[in-house]
Amino acid sequence: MPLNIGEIAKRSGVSRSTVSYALSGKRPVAEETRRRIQAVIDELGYRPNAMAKALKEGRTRTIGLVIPPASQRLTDVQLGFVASVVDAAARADLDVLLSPSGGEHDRSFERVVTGRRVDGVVLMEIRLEDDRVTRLRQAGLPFVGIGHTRRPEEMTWVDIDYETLIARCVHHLADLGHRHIALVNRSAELVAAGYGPSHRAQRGFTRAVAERGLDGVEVCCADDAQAGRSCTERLLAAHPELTAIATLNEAAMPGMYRALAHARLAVPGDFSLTGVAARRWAENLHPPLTSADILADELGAHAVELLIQRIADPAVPHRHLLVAPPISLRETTGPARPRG
Amino acid sequence: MPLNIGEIAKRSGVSRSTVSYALSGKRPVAEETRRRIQAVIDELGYRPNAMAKALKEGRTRTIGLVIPPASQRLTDVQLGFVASVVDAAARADLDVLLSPSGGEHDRSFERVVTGRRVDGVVLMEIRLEDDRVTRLRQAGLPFVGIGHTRRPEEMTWVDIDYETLIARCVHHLADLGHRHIALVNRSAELVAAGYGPSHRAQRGFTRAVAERGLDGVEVCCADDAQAGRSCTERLLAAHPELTAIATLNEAAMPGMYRALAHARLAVPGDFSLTGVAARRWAENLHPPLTSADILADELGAHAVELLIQRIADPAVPHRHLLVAPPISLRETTGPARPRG
DNA sequence: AGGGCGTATCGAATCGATTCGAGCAATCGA
DNA sequence: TCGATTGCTCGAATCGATTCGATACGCCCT
Repeated sequence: MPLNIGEIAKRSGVSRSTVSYALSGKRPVAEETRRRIQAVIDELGYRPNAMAKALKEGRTRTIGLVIPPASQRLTDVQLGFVASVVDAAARADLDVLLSPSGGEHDRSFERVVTGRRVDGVVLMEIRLEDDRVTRLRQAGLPFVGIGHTRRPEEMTWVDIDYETLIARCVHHLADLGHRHIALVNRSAELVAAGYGPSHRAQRGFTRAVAERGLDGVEVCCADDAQAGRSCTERLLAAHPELTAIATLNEAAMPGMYRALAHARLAVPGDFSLTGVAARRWAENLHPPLTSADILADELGAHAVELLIQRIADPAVPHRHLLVAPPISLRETTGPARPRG
Repeated sequence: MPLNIGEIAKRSGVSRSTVSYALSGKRPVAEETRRRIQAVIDELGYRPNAMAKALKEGRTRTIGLVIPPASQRLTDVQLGFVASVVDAAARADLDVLLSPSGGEHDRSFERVVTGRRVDGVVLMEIRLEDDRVTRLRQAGLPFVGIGHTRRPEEMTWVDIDYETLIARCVHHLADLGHRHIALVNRSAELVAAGYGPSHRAQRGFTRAVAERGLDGVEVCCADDAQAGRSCTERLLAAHPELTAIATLNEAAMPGMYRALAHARLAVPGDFSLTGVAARRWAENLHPPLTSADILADELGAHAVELLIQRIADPAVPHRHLLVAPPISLRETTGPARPRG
């Protein structure tokens, strides 16, 4: 005896449609009938099959969340996005289907996009040229990016204004008297692949350095502590005049701390460090990092909101949200002092 | 013109069933026919509707992953579990539906469990008495726990042997000559709610302390750096003879570092610190934490493997996996030296 | 020539819901 | 009293796939 709507109908002595209407309330059902049906449902613990419902209604009440491949560890900012998207979706009674997708021919991504398993998609870690955006547009699936491509107007997105943020970091350091500043970017692969935040950080850095007439060097660094350490050590050796670093590479930061400690450079006494990071994370470093705090919660919730709008009406014009939070002063930046 | 199997059939001049067989290969289809169908499919970019398929086949090729509510930040160990479950599922061509679920009447959890949206569930953060386990059993949905209840034999699970691990930490400290050791547990709420790892850590601590004739104190501490700091400060003040801490509270650890630094206690010179943590995380602390490294990757992959088996055959006997990795010596434990 | 067999294909039923049009009483207004 | 309206319920079609049984055809063997 399968536990479906027909079984409930039979046991309540009504037709299937009446059960459906009793449950959805889309047509009036006599109070007496409704009670009888409800009693049977409660007794058997019946719940409608979500697949059948989705098939008939043409929507799944599920959104896809495309994250970087799980194999590579997510940064705290990325985790913040995931958490806030999941949270916002739950508040809207939407389920979240996770798709870790990196390469081109990604089975998980294809399943999500082409199988009509989701009503819409939130896309993370977008490249300047991103095939996934093209695929989603082809498939006619509503989507919102956390990040955007080279042609921002062609899609709906929310993003962080890394250009402004890194520029702010440089100005902050310049205000403290630093003249020789390095930008530690993310991995060379990402930069080569046209990762937006890296490119925008470059622009912001170059611009601010020029505006203040500073000496700026830029290096790429893989996204882990090990790389952060060796990268910083090379940087210190090659540029003895350097007194400060700005970075958007969260993952490398612990390694940078260690390289500085190992070189007997006190932070912020001898050397200043600042960057773009998640607040919780910046606060928990030791000493706490002066940084432009990324409001992942806000951004993720906004992405879901925009997605819900697009799902409701795919014809709505594209909207964008670019945020640039101010720098929170903590304990890693101080007045410039030439290195001995 | 809807893009469904009927449309493909019409355009290739065959019946719907033939298209289905051409796609699945479950019955022979003439090579010529197959090519004609494939050509139409390629031209239109047709992909079968996953909902319809799931409805007919009675399985969704999706597993549910029940995580702690997204609002509370996940620890690195928990994140490791999530990442490895997602990763293992992707390798098995399964999708993952995320359900952040905390309280009793949780809509997201109920949807996942009763809607037949998933073939099985991986359950994280299990309490000694856990209603969700009861619900899943009632619903007859295959599930695997990362963690287990008071009656371990009643379900399939993988877990970390916190009892042995904390005992190992104590023995390690005792070997180094420490006589006065504290256990920093997780939050008082969790302990009160019957959170398994906390209870087992207690047991391991009590046992090891007794075996080595040590002086041991145990405190609870909320899962964040702020609490870790104040908790450690209170501990140091109340127990001047203390020379080492063992903990399973990852989140509090940065605060503990800071409290020790603030008290001018060098680690490991003046004070030793050890615990249970994710490897990546322990390595990135400064100095790197001597810890029993939790192999989240392995455990998550195992959970998925066990779940796949249970889905294939729900009658298979319950299996369990309890792991206790060895302590990795890093730079936070050293010989005991009485505090000045 | 005809019975038997294997291959390729078709039509219809099915999964579990929703929804539209219709039917049947009972009530209302004229 | 007759027709219209209202309230409730039913049956059938539908969403988009899979799958079972039946059928049509060609071929070989006797």
